[in-house]
Amino acid sequence: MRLAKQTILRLFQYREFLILAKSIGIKNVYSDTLAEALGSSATQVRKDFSLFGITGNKRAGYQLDDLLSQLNELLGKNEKQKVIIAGAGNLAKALMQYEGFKKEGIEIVALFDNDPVKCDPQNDPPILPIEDLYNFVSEKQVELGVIAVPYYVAQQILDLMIVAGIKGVLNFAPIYLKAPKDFFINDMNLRLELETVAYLIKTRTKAGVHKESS
Amino acid sequence: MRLAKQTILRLFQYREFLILAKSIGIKNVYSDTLAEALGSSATQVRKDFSLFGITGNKRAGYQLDDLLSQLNELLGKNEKQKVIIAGAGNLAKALMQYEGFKKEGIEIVALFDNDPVKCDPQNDPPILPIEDLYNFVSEKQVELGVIAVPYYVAQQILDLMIVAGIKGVLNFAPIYLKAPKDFFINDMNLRLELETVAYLIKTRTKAGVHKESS
DNA sequence: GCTATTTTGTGAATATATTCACATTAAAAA
DNA sequence: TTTTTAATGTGAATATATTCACAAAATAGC
Repeated sequence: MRLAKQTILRLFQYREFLILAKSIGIKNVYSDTLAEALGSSATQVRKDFSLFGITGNKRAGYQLDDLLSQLNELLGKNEKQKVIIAGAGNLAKALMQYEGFKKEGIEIVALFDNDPVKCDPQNDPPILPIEDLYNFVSEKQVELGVIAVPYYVAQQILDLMIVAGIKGVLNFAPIYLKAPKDFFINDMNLRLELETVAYLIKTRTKAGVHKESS
Repeated sequence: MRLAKQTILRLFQYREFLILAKSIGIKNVYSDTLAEALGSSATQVRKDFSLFGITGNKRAGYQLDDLLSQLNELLGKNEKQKVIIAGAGNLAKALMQYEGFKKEGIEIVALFDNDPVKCDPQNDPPILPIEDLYNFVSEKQVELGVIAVPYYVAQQILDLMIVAGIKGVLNFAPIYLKAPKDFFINDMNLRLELETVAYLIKTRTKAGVHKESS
């Protein structure tokens, strides 16, 4: 279930940085370079690599192309991952425009919405009625979904996705969704994330830091 | 800096659930109820409460109103937290519509954008040019921001926010932002989060789980 | 009012993640 | 060549988070 999500997230961040670095002609990097770029620590970087068997060169650091291909092999760069989005509202639009969402291995193949006005099968990607979700997903073998519908329909949309063959989702509905144990849900509760920042600001500014376990 | 973000996030989730539960007439809950509702464990719930000095009643669980007011006191329900959003694109629109974003302690007081076409001071909340950010924030004493601008302007917007008096942000720009240590940044890299799900699906389905440290 | 039951609260144990410390190695300098 | 230097790679130590196990308390039943 949980399974080192943070570590994997960092590996993706390393790769992202390397792609950028490569594009401006950098040929080799150090654990220190990566740490600096991502606000992490050099040890953390090396430990992450060590954990996945990624190696560099002592004294000379990491040869960029080599490191990048090691990461690519690990993270599976080649195959494009198809994804559907349930809910064709502003969030879906935002995701479609999000920096680099389309390139880099992710392809939004369809949106689904139960509002006929929003549907448009001619659009690219097509915006289809929810009724089509099952057939579309099972035919096209899509395994990845995004839930961007109101919370009160989120569970039923998820259930539909599961039977259609989706294996994991990024969920923006602010609600706890039930799913089989081998189904992966990554919850993004944007309001809670913002409230958390608000809380931390408040408590920190009053010299605070919350009560520690005594 | 980091500071138990997850724990605080859970506390907010508890509160959210309690508000909902109260609205349908529930009078008391057990750690088990909360765990079930959020996909957590009863021990985790009680440990969280214990850490913050929140207490219930043995055998009878938690009296809902009482628990809610304890959480409110801790999380600071009363004061509305003002927030500004930099970038008036789809993401900002999505946030404005996000379930319950407006009620529950968060008030979006202004959006800022450098595209004159998007600006509209008459809108509620007003959409203002970036140039007005400093004055607006410092006058209105806003401490919380959201960064929803393209990554290549994110750092300069953040710098502007910092001098204007913002104390923490929710950052959607997929880039590592530099800020003073006492400034709180909560990074939401939506693409990486989605890629992480994609990765976990791929590795899990091939009976996988990534290589363990040997 | 006594007993059985259920639930809290928490120290101890475990699991997970991060950092430290340093041996090892490759390159650069002498 | 030999020495110095700057980097990796990783076991051990630490820190953090979660789960276990169970004593203590309150309620319900008898």
